Amino acid sequence: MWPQTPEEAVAVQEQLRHLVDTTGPGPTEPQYVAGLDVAYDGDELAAAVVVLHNLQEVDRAVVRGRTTFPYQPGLFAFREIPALLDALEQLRTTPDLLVCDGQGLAHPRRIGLACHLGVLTGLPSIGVGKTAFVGEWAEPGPRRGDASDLLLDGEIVGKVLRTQNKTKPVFVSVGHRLNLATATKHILDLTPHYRLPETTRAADHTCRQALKGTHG
DNA sequence: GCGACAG
DNA sequence: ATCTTGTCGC
Repeated sequence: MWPQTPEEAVAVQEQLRHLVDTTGPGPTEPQYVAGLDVAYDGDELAAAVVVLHNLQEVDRAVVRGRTTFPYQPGLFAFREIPALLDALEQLRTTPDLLVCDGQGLAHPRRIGLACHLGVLTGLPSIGVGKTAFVGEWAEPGPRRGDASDLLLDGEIVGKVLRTQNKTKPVFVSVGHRLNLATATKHILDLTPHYRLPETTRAADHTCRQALKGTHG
């Protein structure tokens, strides 16, 4: 069953938050890293999962659908997860790591999209947000690799990471089955040229194109 | 009470 | 998320 109201959704989060695993180091050298993203046109949507191996695409899945849940800060996952799970099921490859568009532990109840998707799939996951959602932080240094802690109620819930020299930092937080240090390392490995991970760029491009495919 | 608020 | 091309700068 899937929650139909904000109250039910929050109740689901309160249950799932206890299942999030942030202890182990996680995969040291993930071979198949998946990027996930969803594009919208009104209530039409296209969800894409693209799997990269050595930064090269080796598998992909795209599904079209309609929105079921409105966007609400804190409940973002309920809007995107159904379509993303559909797409994940269609992959012929099982990813070692999921890189999500949005936050993981950097969430009011410590269960952002990345945590939620990680728990539902059982796969290690990382959240990479383009903008902040919660927490306080100091401006990280100007160079690629510079980072500062993202604090929420005195807890480190993420890292504000500069992935390229002199560009806006991204907000990295653990999703599931790995720690923040490992997550940060992986995101740096996935950003050799641009501000956003190659996985995110590939998924974004893919779902955006799929949305136009059966439209304008 | 008021504002802020992933995508 | 989305509205939106060319353009300034390294």
